[in-house]
Amino acid sequence: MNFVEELRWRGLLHDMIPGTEELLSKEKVAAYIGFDPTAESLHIGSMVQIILLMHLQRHGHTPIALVGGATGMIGDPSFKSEERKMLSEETLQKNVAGIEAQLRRFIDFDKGAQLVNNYEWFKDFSFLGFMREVGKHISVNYMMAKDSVKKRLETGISFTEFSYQLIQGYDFYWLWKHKNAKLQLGGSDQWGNIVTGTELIRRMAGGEAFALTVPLVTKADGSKFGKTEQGNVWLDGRLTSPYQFYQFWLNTSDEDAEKYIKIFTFLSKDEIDVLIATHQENPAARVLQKRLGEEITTLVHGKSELDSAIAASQLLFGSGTTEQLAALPEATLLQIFEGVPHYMLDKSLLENATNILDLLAVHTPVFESKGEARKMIQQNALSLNKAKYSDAAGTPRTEMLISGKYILVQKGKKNYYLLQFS
RNA sequence: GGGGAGAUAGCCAAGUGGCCAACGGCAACAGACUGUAAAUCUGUCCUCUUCGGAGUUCGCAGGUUCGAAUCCUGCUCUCCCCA
Repeated sequence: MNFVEELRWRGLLHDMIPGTEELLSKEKVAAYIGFDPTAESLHIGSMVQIILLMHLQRHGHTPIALVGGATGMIGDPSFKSEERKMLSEETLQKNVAGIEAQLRRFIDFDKGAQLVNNYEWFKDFSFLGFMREVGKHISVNYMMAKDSVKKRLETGISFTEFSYQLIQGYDFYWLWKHKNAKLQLGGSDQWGNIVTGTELIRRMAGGEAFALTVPLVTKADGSKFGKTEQGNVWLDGRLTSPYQFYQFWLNTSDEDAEKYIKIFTFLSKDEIDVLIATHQENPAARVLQKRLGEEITTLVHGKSELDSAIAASQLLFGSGTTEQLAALPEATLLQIFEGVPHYMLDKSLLENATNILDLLAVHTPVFESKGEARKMIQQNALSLNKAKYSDAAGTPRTEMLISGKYILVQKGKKNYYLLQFS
């Protein structure tokens, strides 16, 4: 199975410039994808692009990952409804460094693959030089006709953002010329920018270049992929803990899971067919979600982080009991609850405590007020150390402490807090 | 410039002197059920509370009244029609 066929059955193919498939089947191609340094870490929306590069490498082609040190200074207006806030150069540098480090985890940059930053070729390119060398080849009429900027022509777009497609287009030209990159990959929203690049290559050098885009990952219920109530799901474990990351995938709907397992894992078609059939026989077992979560958490965070994420999940949601919790070594406990809010309290608070409400509402942010705490407890929403606690007038005791230090507080099903007394 | 309509809790929206912390819907949160799902049902949903209550709200500032989201005066803002 070749690269394009692979993408096709996985649902990873949105559009190609005619001739792209032929090119890829007759020679080994260098292809690039750009990553925007809008934050210090990539989030799972970028995972599709990363996986695309990995597939490319697996099929013997040469991936080039471009980090947009220069384009990040401009801001991509594609399908955005408003002008973007500019990032400071300092932030940008930090973001570029963070993203480069992450990309190295997924792509082996020793085997011909390359990591580039377009700031390299833009930093010494003068404004007048750019105007004369690049701008002259593309008409404003052509640029305005793009769907990606149409909306903005009504509401307003700065010259800076409008020129973005030329900058990105020049990237493609530069990589085509210096790195023999004949193909640019990207999300479907990048089609307009990519095609400006192929056009620029044709007009500046009479060369031929190609484009391949992947579809936007969507959710069956229409909400935006990659977001939770807590915000973006990041690849950086410090921003989204491996536990939260694993949970995100585990909570995928049945319908989406069938789609995502093809996109986000490297499992073979046969394996996936079996998994889907098994899942449909017994959806409650959630074999798809579990496998999806295992595969991608391993890819992003590694096997040992996955194991503790699974251990934490089982303890928190599954059969976890007070006894099991109490039996955990302290180090394991802390590891499992790494992603859970931690509060340090003075031990005397617990020794002198007369009222559970007072402890949780006044001394910790678990509850906003005593009234709220009382209502929640009356509704049976509070658990301490995995056991329901329903006595609003109860007194907390030092015997509750796990490892002599901790109390695990649970508000509702999913909100955990770890109180540490010392 | 002239005429008209409106501003109520996170959002939509009812209420036109006391029965109003304010109908109803959405969102949110919790419980039951379940698969850590969906759907459904139940509860909570201005703030605090010793659960008895207490305090602060209906664009803003005054006023009338025993009593105002509701009546009066002024101001601010939004929308519509005509020029």
